[in-house]
Amino acid sequence: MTVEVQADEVLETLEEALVRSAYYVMGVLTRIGGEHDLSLSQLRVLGILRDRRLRMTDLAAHLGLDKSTMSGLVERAERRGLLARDKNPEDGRVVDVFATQAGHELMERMHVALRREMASALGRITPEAARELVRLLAPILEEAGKGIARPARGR
Amino acid sequence: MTVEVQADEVLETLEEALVRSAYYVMGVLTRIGGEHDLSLSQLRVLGILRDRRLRMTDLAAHLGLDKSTMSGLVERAERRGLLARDKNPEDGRVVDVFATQAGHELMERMHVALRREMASALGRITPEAARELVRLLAPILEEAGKGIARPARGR
DNA sequence: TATTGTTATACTCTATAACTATA
DNA sequence: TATAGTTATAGAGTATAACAATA
Repeated sequence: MTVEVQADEVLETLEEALVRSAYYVMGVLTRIGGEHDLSLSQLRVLGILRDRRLRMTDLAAHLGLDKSTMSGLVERAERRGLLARDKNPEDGRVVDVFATQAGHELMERMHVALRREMASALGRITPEAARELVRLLAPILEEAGKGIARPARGR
Repeated sequence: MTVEVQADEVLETLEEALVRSAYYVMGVLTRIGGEHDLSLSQLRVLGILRDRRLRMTDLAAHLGLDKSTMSGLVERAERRGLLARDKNPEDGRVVDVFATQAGHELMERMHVALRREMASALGRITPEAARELVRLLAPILEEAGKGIARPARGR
């Protein structure tokens, strides 16, 4: 009983630690994205398309957004020359999206900036602790990778 | 030399793990917030005001948002009866913001929902691992708590 | 003069509903 | 009929600039 209460408390603490670190990371991403006029969503789209080409629907599913939202996001990124659209040759309804050379280059710059920005926080961690953290975060990330997010109802 | 390269690689891996877990947590927060018509920003405002009362400027600083953005956020939450504004008696320019009873109750429901939603991910972690995770995340959270976020330039 | 907050404006982000084109 | 995507619409979230009130 006492053990369960303690276990509950430590989970509570962990939950708060994860939420706070998430806000921290999002803050960093928002800032470095903002320096290059990229919103969190645009940043994420570019990140997802770093190593693949996806149709609109799959992209929307990955982001947990409606396909109409996706159209706007891609449209604005395309206008800036970061993404491009191609009609899928096998299914006339499908539109494939992929990052352009400029998109890849911008993403690379974002990545470098992220490393730099997080250095002060991560620099204080020993390689052993980092390895341990990665190991302990694995089950959470596994859960994260499971269901592809779906858009929330209403507003 | 070899050791440094390895250290660099593990930091790279940790960075990716942190970013991915941040996206996961934000996804969960977005979903449970959305179920009660609360955006991430509204959720965060309510969370910050859970145990304190802040003036508009300080609230904006905590969130890393412009004060004009804050006005709109608070205005909408106030219209829903979740927050309230009071003129500060000591400085006529200042407006203090605080959560109403309804705001506190909604926040409590959000908290319960968050526990439930994250249970499947956190449930797979032993109490020992959870304690260790909290300990390892501490230096990052310390960094997070340092500078209060400021709004990004431009758009 | 400087600080605090609001308002006007212009975009981006978002979902819903209605639509077009393809299967 | 069903699926993929776009467009029209409405509203939230965001920053900049201009403003009013207070210090």
